[in-house]
Amino acid sequence: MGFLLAQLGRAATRGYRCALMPIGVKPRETAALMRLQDGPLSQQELGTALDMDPSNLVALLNDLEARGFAVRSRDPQDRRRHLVGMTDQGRAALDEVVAAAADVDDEFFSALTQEERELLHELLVKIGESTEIPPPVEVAEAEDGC
Amino acid sequence: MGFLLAQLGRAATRGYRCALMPIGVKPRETAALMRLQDGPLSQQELGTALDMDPSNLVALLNDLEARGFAVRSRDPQDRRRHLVGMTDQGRAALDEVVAAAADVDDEFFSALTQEERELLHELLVKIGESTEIPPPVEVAEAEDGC
DNA sequence: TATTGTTATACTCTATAACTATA
DNA sequence: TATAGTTATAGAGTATAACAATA
Repeated sequence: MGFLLAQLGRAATRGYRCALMPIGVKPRETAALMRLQDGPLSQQELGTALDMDPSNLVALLNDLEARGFAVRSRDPQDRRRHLVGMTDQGRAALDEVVAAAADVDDEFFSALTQEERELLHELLVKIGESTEIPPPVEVAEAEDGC
Repeated sequence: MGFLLAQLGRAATRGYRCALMPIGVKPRETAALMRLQDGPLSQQELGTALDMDPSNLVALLNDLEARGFAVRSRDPQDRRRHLVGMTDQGRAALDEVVAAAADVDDEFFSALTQEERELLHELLVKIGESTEIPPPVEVAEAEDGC
């Protein structure tokens, strides 16, 4: 079943990329901004929340910061950390972007009723929680590496 | 919601890659073999079934064919077409691979009950059908490009 | 010594256009 | 002319290791 999940996920991402291109924001950047909505995160936290390696997050944040959508500031508590927050400009962009993404979702999940969509959402969140993906502040040790 | 779908899809793929590596088969190759189970397909058909561009399918099939898991043969009806079928060796490999993939699924969806998994599967299939992904023999014209 | 962010690099995936052979 | 497969290539995404600054 994971194959189906992956395939649909790719298709959804393609839809996002298509719809977000005119706005000039990538799907991943959108996901990052959405994560930052609820307050600043360290890059580690953001990385685990987005399920991407911190090293790969650097370029993405450089881009967001260059365009004035996000800001990095050193955490006074632990000067190793960068607290990533979003700017007002970022918030404004996010509004626009979220609207476009909602349209994509609307078409992508058009085969499902509203109830089914909510149900699907619940199921996905449940999986995400079990694989410690969505909850931002929570670090898991993989140990497996693989 | 598509972002969540995409993220979980990536995580699932990573799990597959991890579990399939020792067997020497990639997630996409596994998906391809599964598609070929029910009979030969043209590369176009296989491409749409896997939601990947036919041009990118070439290398994948070269690999499968080199290892004796699949065979390409010209369609006598239309000599432009390659009918892609799987060999007995491919079938044997698939058995092994499917078992490993099932283990991955089992862990990945461990947060869901059996009922919930079936429900999720139904919902995903429904989405897939609406975006003309899963049904192998069915071509859609995008027109959008994008 | 361990952790955060960074850099660099290699590898895979994806997208696109152009080519060939057949129709 | 249009289609199936192929080739080549550029771009995006991903994984890994090593490094500097800080703890």
